[in-house]
Amino acid sequence: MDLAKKERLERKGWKIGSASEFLELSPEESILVQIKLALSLNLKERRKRLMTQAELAEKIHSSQPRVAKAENGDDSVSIELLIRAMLATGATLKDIGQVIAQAE
Amino acid sequence: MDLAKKERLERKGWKIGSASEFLELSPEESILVQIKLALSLNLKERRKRLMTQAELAEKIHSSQPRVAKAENGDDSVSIELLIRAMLATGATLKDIGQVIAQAE
DNA sequence: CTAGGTCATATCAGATATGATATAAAAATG
DNA sequence: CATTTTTATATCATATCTGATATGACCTAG
Repeated sequence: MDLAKKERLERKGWKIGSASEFLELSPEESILVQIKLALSLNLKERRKRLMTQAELAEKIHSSQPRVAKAENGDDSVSIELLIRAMLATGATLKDIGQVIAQAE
Repeated sequence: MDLAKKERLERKGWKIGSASEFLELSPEESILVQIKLALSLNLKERRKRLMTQAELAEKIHSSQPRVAKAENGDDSVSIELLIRAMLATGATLKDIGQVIAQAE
């Protein structure tokens, strides 16, 4: 099960433990997931204000489905792709650094 | 040719253009390279104060050669691996965010 | 209701990143 | 020096990430 699915369950009331408990991640793995999640959420926010997933996909020479996965915290998406997408929405290094620094 | 090699050449006096000119990168690709480079340099600094490449490699379940590449900006190394390595040296999210924010 | 647009999910073949290993080069140590 | 430790480079099989495509789900407007 991936994070996106977990979130959907939680929204429907299936409250369960933290991501790290649930998925049995090591502390470092858990932090990586947090970073990806923070970037995902921020990307989605930024992108929605500016363009469709298909438009963003074209900008980064990717595909709409891949952007959808990026925005939904699918763990097949690398941090690199997330950052490329953020940059394509006009995010600065400062923006990206801040998102990571504050990924709780 | 990779960045590491380029740097070695430059140290020996083969001054050439900026990374983006030389490698003909798009602006976004160029920024990604800058991020990787900044993480690399910071990682090397941190690691050297604390342990050998082999020791760090063990911590992150990788190999000494891979850590060497991570520290030398080899472009086969993902941002994920760089961050995992940073975390293993005790870097915080704030540390990592700051490095990225200030990758010039 | 339905047509169009947008987003989510599934699958896949190809590309890239990976750890392992061997070994060379370099640096530190004595 | 010579030895040992550490770091760099080369090669490789495998795992993971990739974009593409097809299609389903979900809207909203007509």
